[in-house]
Amino acid sequence: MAQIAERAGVALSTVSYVLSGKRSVSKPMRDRVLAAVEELDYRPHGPARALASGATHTIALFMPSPQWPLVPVQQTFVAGATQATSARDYALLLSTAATDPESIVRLVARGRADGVILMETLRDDPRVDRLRSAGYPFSLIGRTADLDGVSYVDMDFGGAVETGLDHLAGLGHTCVALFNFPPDLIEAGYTASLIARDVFESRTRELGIRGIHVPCAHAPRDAFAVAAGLLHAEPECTAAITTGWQFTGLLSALRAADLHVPDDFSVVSVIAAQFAEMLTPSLTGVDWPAFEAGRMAAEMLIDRLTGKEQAARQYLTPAELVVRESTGPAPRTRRSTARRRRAPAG
Amino acid sequence: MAQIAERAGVALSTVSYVLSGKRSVSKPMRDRVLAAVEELDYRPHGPARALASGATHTIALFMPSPQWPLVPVQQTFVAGATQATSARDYALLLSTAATDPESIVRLVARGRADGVILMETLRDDPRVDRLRSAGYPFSLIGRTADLDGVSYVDMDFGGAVETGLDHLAGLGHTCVALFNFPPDLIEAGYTASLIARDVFESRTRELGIRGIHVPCAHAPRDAFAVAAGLLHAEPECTAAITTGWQFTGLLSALRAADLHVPDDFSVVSVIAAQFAEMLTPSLTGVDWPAFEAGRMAAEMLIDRLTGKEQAARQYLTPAELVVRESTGPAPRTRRSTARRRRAPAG
DNA sequence: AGCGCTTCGCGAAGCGCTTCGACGAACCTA
DNA sequence: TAGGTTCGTCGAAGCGCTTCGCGAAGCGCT
Repeated sequence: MAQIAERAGVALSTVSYVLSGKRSVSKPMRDRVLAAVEELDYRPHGPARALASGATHTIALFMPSPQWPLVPVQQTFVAGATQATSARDYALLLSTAATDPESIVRLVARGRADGVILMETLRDDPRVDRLRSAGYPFSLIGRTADLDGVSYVDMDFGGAVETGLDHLAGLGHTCVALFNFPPDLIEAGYTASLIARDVFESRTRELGIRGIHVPCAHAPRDAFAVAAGLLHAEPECTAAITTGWQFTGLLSALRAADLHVPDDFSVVSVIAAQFAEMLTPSLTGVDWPAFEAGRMAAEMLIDRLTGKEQAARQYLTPAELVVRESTGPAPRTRRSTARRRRAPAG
Repeated sequence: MAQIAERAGVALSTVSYVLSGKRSVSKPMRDRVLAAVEELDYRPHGPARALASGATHTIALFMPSPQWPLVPVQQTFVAGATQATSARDYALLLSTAATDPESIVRLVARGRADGVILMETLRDDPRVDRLRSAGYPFSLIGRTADLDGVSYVDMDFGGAVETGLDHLAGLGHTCVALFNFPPDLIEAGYTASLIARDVFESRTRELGIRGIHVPCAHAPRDAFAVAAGLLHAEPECTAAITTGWQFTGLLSALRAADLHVPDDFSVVSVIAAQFAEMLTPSLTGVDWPAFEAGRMAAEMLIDRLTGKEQAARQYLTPAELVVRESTGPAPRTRRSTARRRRAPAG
């Protein structure tokens, strides 16, 4: 920068003002500076800029450490956030999730990021409280109980469960299971899981059907065990809703029990449309546009940082059920004995 | 930091040396400093440190902009890299891919990162040349032609295609298609796609079977069109290998043509085991442990940066074929007319 | 001509840290 | 006891940028 000033014959500060545009500079001077910048292939030094100005032009995203390395929704948030961040000429700092609020605050306090995106939000989330009390900007993928002044984007899990139940009840199912998020998340107070559970319980009551609440890990092996147990213990259960990827284990368990989807058992899932369409049979369900959600969370935060938007922005993805091949009329009674449709594989 | 020095009654520089450990400090002094650090809840300022020392303790990862927002492999690299980076107390900066080498170099030149991880590597990759000439540390997920001094981790796509072909030939298939990466990637010189193509051509020749090379996008809709075209044009083709997620479209097309897997058509894929097992029928294929790959790429780079490892480390994931339900003996002749197994859905 | 006003350029003081060289004190060796 | 080491500590000079405040010049107005 000093070189540029020298070459252009201006003061160091003038170069800075040309580059930042924070004060007006006369055209001839500006042109000389810009020419020098070009010739010397100058690149501003990020840390120096951050040190002097106090803003890093960077946001941080905390990713829950993957129990099952392939929960695609969360990874898709990241992809969406990355795209939005790059598009706005910001940088995205990615960390594995710290449940500890301090380590999140520390990241901003250390001047590594201007704001934070949180995911896997709890109903009463200490991280949110801490960020709020520290006055650090943040946005959420998910929700807390107290949403005052909080920017967030979330799936309407309540609506999803509701439309799913209505659809199944309409098909005549009278006993439906909810494969909710894993037990540890529910216990921790993960908002989506609590909403799903509450709505599930109230809606089944309203519809006058039986609801079985089944907390269940996403990993196929775990989900298989849970599902197999359920199918054995609850012969009248003829349908299930899954809040996420628990359907993999469920489908395996159904296959193992030689139950056919949708003739013997119906499945509704909250899952990205791309995956729902990929399976055989394709899954009836509510689309969770995670890429968009990640994008929006990043944009909300950056808008706030740049002062473009003062107020909190809140967005709930509407729950629209797409009926595909995995749901059908309730069977008279679920077959519990094996009835072969085809020679068993392998 | 000045406050700490004052409180502990030592010089500013002494505080720095206590914190960095780069010079020895007597125990009483050190204790006083550490106590002050604790009391004042001091947190070093990243950018200031980076400015003074020249190292940011950060690595950057360039993620190809997702054509189809849900190519899970690439997202899984990111997850793996994130975990390894956090575990080593480094930060991960995520950007959407710049094909332009300059913008990559700029990121390091601007002092935002100490090193770079590249993915979607081309056989002659200008980004690699540029990074090498600039002397910036990097590691690759993928390979270039010239691997001298380059740290990388990659899947053995050649071996995968080979074992896949051998398996299919052993089952009696005499005409096999390769659903390779999309045409634009092949044209750009994406290494994996070139290796897959070359090995496919030479191995089919050696086995004395017919090979049909089909470049194909991952997006289900595109892949469907390509697959449907192939099935129509090539009635003797009874099996296919896909290098990635093209199988989604392929399976749809097979279903649409009422061809049964594996009775009428066999499918082999390179895909994470978790997904392969999830489908009906489960997919025979070679596992691509992308999480591990991302982890390793990050570790290689960080080891290099910290001086732990001077030499380049290179790792090729071995191609081991797992036979599942999607491959079977070649049919006498592929049925081209619809033969119903079940009432058509919808 | 003189007034206040805005516009534009300059110098200098940091931002919070690292690191070099210097200096005193304590420790050896002869 | 003098000379040479080593150890522990300090002060100060940056790292590359932003930004404040000052002053010089130019403007329209009375």
